Amino acid sequence: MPPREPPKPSKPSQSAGPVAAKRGTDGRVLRPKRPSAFVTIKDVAAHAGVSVATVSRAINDNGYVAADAKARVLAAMKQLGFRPSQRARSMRSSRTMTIGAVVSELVNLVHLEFLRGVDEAASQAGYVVLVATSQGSPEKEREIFQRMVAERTDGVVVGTLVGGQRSLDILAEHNIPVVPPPGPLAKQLNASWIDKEAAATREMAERLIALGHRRVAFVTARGVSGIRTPSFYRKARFEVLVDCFSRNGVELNVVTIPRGVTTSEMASEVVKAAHGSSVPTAWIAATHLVLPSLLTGLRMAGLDIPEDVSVIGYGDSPWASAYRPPISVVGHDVSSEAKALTSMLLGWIEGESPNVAKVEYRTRFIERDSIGPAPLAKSKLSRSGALSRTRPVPASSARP
Amino acid sequence: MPPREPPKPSKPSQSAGPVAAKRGTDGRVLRPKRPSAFVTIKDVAAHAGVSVATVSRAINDNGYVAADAKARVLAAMKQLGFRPSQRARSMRSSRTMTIGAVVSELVNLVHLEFLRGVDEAASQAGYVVLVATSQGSPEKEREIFQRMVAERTDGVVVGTLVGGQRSLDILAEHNIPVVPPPGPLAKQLNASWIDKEAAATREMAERLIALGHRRVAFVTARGVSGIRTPSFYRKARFEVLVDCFSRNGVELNVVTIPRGVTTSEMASEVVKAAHGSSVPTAWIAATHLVLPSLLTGLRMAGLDIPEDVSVIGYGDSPWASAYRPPISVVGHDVSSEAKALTSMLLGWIEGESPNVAKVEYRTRFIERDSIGPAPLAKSKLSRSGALSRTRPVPASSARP
DNA sequence: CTGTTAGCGCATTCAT
DNA sequence: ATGAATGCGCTAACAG
Repeated sequence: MPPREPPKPSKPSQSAGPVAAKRGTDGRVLRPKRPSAFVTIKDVAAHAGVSVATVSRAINDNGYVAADAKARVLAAMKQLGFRPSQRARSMRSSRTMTIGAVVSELVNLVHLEFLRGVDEAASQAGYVVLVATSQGSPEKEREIFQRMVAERTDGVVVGTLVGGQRSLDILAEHNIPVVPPPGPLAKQLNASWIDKEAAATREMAERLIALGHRRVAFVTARGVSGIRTPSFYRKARFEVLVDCFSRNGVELNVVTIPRGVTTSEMASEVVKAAHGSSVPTAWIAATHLVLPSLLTGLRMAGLDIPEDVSVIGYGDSPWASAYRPPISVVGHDVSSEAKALTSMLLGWIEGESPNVAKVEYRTRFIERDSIGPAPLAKSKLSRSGALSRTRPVPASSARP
Repeated sequence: MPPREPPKPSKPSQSAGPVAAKRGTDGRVLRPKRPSAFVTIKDVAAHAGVSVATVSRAINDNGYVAADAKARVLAAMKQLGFRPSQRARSMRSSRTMTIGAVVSELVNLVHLEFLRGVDEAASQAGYVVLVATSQGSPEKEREIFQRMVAERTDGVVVGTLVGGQRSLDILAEHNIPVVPPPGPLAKQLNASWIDKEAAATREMAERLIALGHRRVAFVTARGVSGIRTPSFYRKARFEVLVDCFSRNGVELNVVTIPRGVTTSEMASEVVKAAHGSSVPTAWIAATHLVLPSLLTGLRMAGLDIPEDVSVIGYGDSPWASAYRPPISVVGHDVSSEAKALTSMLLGWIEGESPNVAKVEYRTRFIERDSIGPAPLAKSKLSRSGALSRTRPVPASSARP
C-alpha cells in the first residue's frame, strides 16, 4: 500500500484544533489542571453556559432539555469538536461496544474473509473490532484473551483456537460471551459444520472414484509453532476420505509438506512424492494454503492437469477459478459464516439467548476442469483428444 | 473456518473461576450476566486485607510495598482472577495502548498483509489494534475516525484514505498521531514510494519494449462507491507507462472492468477488449484484484500466455507464481512496509520524533514466464490449435 | 511502608 | 427543566 495521497496545502492545519482554546471563553479558571488533550463534557458545558448534566442529556437525547439549551449545547459541541470519550462512557455503562476477533495468524485468505464477516456484522451494529493473533501459541492466545478481558470487550469471536478449553476459560471466568459458544451449543455447531463438510467431501471422493482414480494423494502442511490439525478437519475431511476410498479399494497417500519455507521448496516435496513408484492420479490439497504449492509442484514434476492428474483444493478463491485449468474445490462462504456467528454474538450480548440455528454452514463441492478421468495406468502417452469436452466420461469407461 | 474444536468434557468448567462461583458451574451458564461486574481492585484489596493503593502499587511495581503485602496481593489477584481494567486505567494515564488500523475494505491480499504488518508491530509493543473499514465511503471513513477519537486510540495507521485531508483533520484536531504522517513528511514518504514504484514500472515497460511489444493493455477496475485511483498510482504506474511507451511508439490501451461482479463477468470485459481490431500483445493488471479476472478473460478469449500475450500484474502472491505460467509482477513487501510504518507511529506516540527514513519501500519487478516476445502481428489466426484445448471457443472468436 | 483522597470523563439519581 | 452530587475502576499525591 502506498503511503497516501499527499495532503493538499489546505487551510485546516491553520485552525489547529479547538482544544487549543483550552479555556478562553469564560475566563474563569476552574482549576489549573493539566490541559487535557481532549475536549471534555465540562468544556462543552462551560461553553454553552449549562451544566454537564444538561450536556449529557442533550447528546444522549435523554430526559428533559429545553430546546434552546439543547441548541446551544449542540453548537458548542460542534464548535469545540467534542467527542464523548467512549472509554469514560463505558466506565458507567459497563458496555464497551467493542468485540474481539482472534485468529492464529494473518496470512491466509480465510483469515481475511473471517475478519470481513466479523467487521460487517460488528460495524453494522455500531461495534468496533479488536483484532489479535495468537501466532499459534497457546500462551500467546491466553495473553490475548486476558487482554480482551482487560479491555472489557463485550464479546469475542474466535476464528482459530489453539489453546483449547483452558483459553476459553479465561473469558468464561469473566462472563464474556464467546462464539462459537462452548458447551452443548458448540457441539451442535460443530456437528453441523462437520456434517456439511463431510457431505461435500464425500461427494468429491465419489466423483473421483467414479472417474476411475485408484490412487489419491492428500497434501497437508505441517503446522508451524505446534499448530496441529484440529480434529474436525480430520473428521470432516481426512476420515471421510479414508472411509470412502478404502471402501472402494482406492489407495490414499498422505503427503506432508513443511511450512514456513518458500513455495518452490514446498513444491519440491510434492515432486518427490509424485515420483514414487506409482504416481497418484488425484491430488487433494487439505488447505487453501498448500494449493499453490501443490500446483507448482505438479508442474515441476511435469504433470498436466487434468490429463495426468486431477486436483482438488479445500477453500475457494478467485485464483482457484482463474487457474488453468480452473481448480475444483470444496469451499465455504467463510465470510458470511463469520458474519452470522458475529451477529449471534451481538444478539447474545444484547440479551437474546444465543440461537445456533441461525448459523448455517454451506459447504459446496464445486467441480471445475481440474478433474478428469484417471489416466490409464501406463498410458501416460496415449491421451490426445480424449478430453476435448469439459465433463469427462465415468470411471467404467476409463477402465480397460 | 470451522466453528472450533469441540470442548473436551474436561474439568476446567468445573472450577469455573471465582467470579462465576456465584453459581452456574453446570452447563446452563449461557447468560451474559452483565450485572455481575468484573473483579475490581477493591475486591482484591479487601481480600488481601490492604488498601487499594497498595494493590495498585503492587501490580504496577510502583512505590514501596512490603514483601508480604505484595505476596498477599498477588495471591488474591490470582485467586480472584483479577484483570485491571485497561479502560479505567487509561482514564488516568491518557494512554490507551490501542491503535487504529483503517482500510477501505477487507477483500484483497494486500489488506491482509497490511493488517499483518500493523499487528506485528503493535502486539510486539503491547498495543492492541482496532480495525475498521470505510467501504470506500468518505462519510463512513470520517465516522470511523470519529470513533477512533472516541476510543482515544493512541494513534492510527491508515492503509487506505478515501476522504482526503478532511478525514485526516478529524484526527489532527485531537492531536492523534497518524501514519503515513501529513505534512512534509508525507511528501517525503510519497516521493520515496513513487520513486521505487516508478523505477520498477519503468523496468517492466522497457522489458516489454525490448521484447517487441507494440500494443499494451492496462487493465484497471472501476472502483466501487466512488473510490478513485489515487494520484500516486497514476503517477507511479500509469504515467510512467504512458511516458515509456509513447516515447517508443507503443500503443497503450486502457481497459476498465466493472467491479463488484463475478469474476467471469469481469472476464468477459477482457474478452471484449481482446477482440478488438488489433489485440494487445501484453496485458498489465493495474491491481492485484484484477489479475485473476484478467487471466480468466484471456483464457476465455483463447489466448495463450506467453505465446499469444504477455501478462504482468501489480502485487505478488503465491498464486501468481503458482500459475501456469508463473505471472510476472511488480510487487511490494506490503507487510513489512506496514510494520515499519506502525513502528514509526508507536515511536512517535512514545515521544520520539517521527523518522520517515526508517520506512523503506522496496518495489521489485519480478520477471517470470508470463512474459515472452511479442508474437508476429497476424500469426494469431494461423495457430488455430490454440483454442482446441479445454476452453470452449467464445462466440466472437469464431470470427476469422 | 501504607491508607486516604482526589479526580480521569461521563451518565445518572436526586433535589430543586 | 436543570444543576449538584455520586460513582464507574484505577493511579497518583499526600499524609500518616
